[in-house]
Formats: sequence, structure tokens, C-alpha cells
Amino acid sequence: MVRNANIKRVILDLAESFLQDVGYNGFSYAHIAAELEVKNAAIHYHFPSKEELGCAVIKRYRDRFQLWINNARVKDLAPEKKLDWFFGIYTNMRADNGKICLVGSLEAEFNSIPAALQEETKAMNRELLVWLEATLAEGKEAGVFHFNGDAVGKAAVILSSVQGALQMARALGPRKFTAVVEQNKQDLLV
Amino acid sequence: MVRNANIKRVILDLAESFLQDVGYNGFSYAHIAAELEVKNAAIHYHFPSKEELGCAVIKRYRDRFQLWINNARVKDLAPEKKLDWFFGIYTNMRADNGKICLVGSLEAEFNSIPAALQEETKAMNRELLVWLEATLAEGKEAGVFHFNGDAVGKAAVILSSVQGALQMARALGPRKFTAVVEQNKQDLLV
DNA sequence: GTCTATAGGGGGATAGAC
DNA sequence: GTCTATCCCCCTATAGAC
Repeated sequence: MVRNANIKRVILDLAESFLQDVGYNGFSYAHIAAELEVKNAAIHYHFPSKEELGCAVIKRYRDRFQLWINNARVKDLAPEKKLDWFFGIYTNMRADNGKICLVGSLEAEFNSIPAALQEETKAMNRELLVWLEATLAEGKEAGVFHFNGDAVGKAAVILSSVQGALQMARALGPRKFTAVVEQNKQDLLV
Repeated sequence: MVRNANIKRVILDLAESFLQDVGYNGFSYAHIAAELEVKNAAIHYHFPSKEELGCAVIKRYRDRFQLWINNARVKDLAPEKKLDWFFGIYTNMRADNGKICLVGSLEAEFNSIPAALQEETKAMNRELLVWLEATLAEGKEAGVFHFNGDAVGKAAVILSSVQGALQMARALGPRKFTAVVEQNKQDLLV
């Protein structure tokens, strides 16, 4: 049992980890309770329903992402460094026992998750894409990124490919993920 | 109740559809039985375990894919037409009530599906990728596709992006999928 | 805040009648 | 080949004691 005031945070950490590992339908309150060495009902005290727990995980992630991109350490980077930072997020997921991104996990199960969680997933995906579009446009303007068409299409390809690559790497190995990141970078060269 | 000798085929059709709709953990024998207006146990007669049913779905899909790519209608196409045919498979999935590809669905749930099903998923992904690599290499050789690096990396980007785009389209709408296909095509131009 | 106990549902799977 | 009946497990969630 985790004896600290941050039990809510620890539950969110575990739920996030499970979401990225086995998906929303793949974990239960019992799994979380077991990790914390408490009983099932204790988790319900902090998060009454699984739907609320799932939404809280995504809300927290969305907040975290907004903090990152508005922080000077990211905001003031050159476009190509911003993109490296972004790919780094996914590389860290991959390195963490082959976890996949929350958005991909929830979208794959989209038709069997609660409506409120679907809405959170939509919002999160939108926000990731908006930032990536802006970064790609900035880089194209600056002459460091080269691609046909507009930043909206290119951002969709890059995001969907890294999301897909994390999943693919589970079947075909971590190097398949690396290959996708590298190819995406090469595709932005002249 | 479907009164014909092809009941096994119909069960496979339904299982495949459910896999693409709600995932392996999202459907049950009861769901299939309800569609066929029979009872649970009747499905077990044809496929003793859910694991076997899942494997049979993937095996059938793999066979189907091999038939397609070895058929003259696909085999003898120009590389850019082959790619159009390939994208068409995914476009049809998207049009079919927002279904996602079997590989993506199973990889997202990879850590909570039976080992035998994991193996089928690996084999299927490998085969899709091998064909795509050959097609891209053929097109580059012929001067109709243009990309930096080798066909292996490019194939990984294209496959993972369409797989991811089908999932993304559930959250952000069908046009997001179309955008990814179009951008992938544009990325292959000079 | 956590416990025990329990309700109520769904899941995969099997036995034996028809 | 399909049925009814059943087993046993896991799940989400709640009530009430501590």
C-alpha cells in the first residue's frame, strides 16, 4: 500500500500505464488495486467509476502537453528541434516496455469505450495535430522542412505513422519504430 | 439462424467484422450468436475456443491477401496502380462503418491476446510489409516513385500511417483518413 | 480511507438432451 | 448441429463496518 497523499496521482499513473499496455478493456480496478496492495473498493473511493478514471488520465495528459508546448524549453526551439522533441516522446513510450500512445490505444477501442472518454480522445488528438501542423508550417516557412502539399496533410501522416509504428513495433520489433521516425525525418529533407 | 452450409464462413465474417469494430476483447461468442439468431454453444461447436476463432480469421485474411497479390489483376499492374489498389483496401474499410485494419486492432491489444493470435498478427504484418516494400522498390526503380532512403523505411511509414489513419479517423472524421492517403501519394512525387 | 461482503452482470467453455 | 442448463471466473460498483 502506497502510504502518501499522492495516492490519486499514483492511481492515475497506473491507469495511464495500463491504458498504454493492455488498453481500456484490458485492465480493471483489481489490477490497479493489486499494484497498490489495497483492495478493489479503495480505488472506487478515489475514482467512483472507470469512465471517470479514464477521462482523468486523458485530461491530465492534455494539460501536461499544453504545459510542455508553452514552456520556453520547447516553444523557443527551432522547428527541427521541436520535431525531435516530439518524436522523443514516442521513443520514450516505445522504450517503456513497448507502450503505445494513449490516443492510438483509445481509438483502436473507440467503439467500445464510454462516450465521455471518446470526447477526451477526440480533444487530445486534435491538440496534438494542431501543434504538429503549426510546427511543420513554421519549418517549411523557415526552409528547414520540405514537403509537397500543406502542413495539415503532412502532420496527419506523421502523427498517424508514429502512432501506428508504436503498435507495429509490438509485432515486428523496436527497430521498426525507429525506422519510421528516421524515414519521416528523411522525408522532410530536400 | 443462417441455414446454409457456409455457417463457418459466416461466423468468420462476423468475427472479422467485430475485430475491426470493437477489437478482440470487445466482442464475445454471444455477440456472434445473436447476429446468427442461435445460442452461444452453437458457435463453440464450429470454433471450440475464441483463440482458435481469432486465429482462423487472420489465417483466412492472410490467404486472401496472398491470392490477391499473386493474381494477374494486381500482379501485372504498374507500381502506382498497385499502390492505389492497396490504399483502396483501407479506404473500403474506412467506408465500412469506420472499421480499422485487423493488424492495427490486434497490435493495439497485443499484450492482452493469446500467444497464438500474436503470432498470426506478426506473420500478417510481415507479409503486408514485404509486399509493400517490393512494390515501392519496383516503383522507385521505374522512376514513378521518389523518396529518400530505402523501400523498407518508406514501406513502414506508409503502412503504419494508413493503419494509424483509420484509427485517427474515428476521432477526427473520415476526411482525416483521406488526407493521409493523399499526402502519402504526394510524398512519392518528385 | 480502507476494509469485508455482496449484488448483478458478462465472459468462455462444457455436458448431455434432442 | 443446435438446444438448455450449468460451472466458474472476472468485472464494475455499492453498502456498511472499522
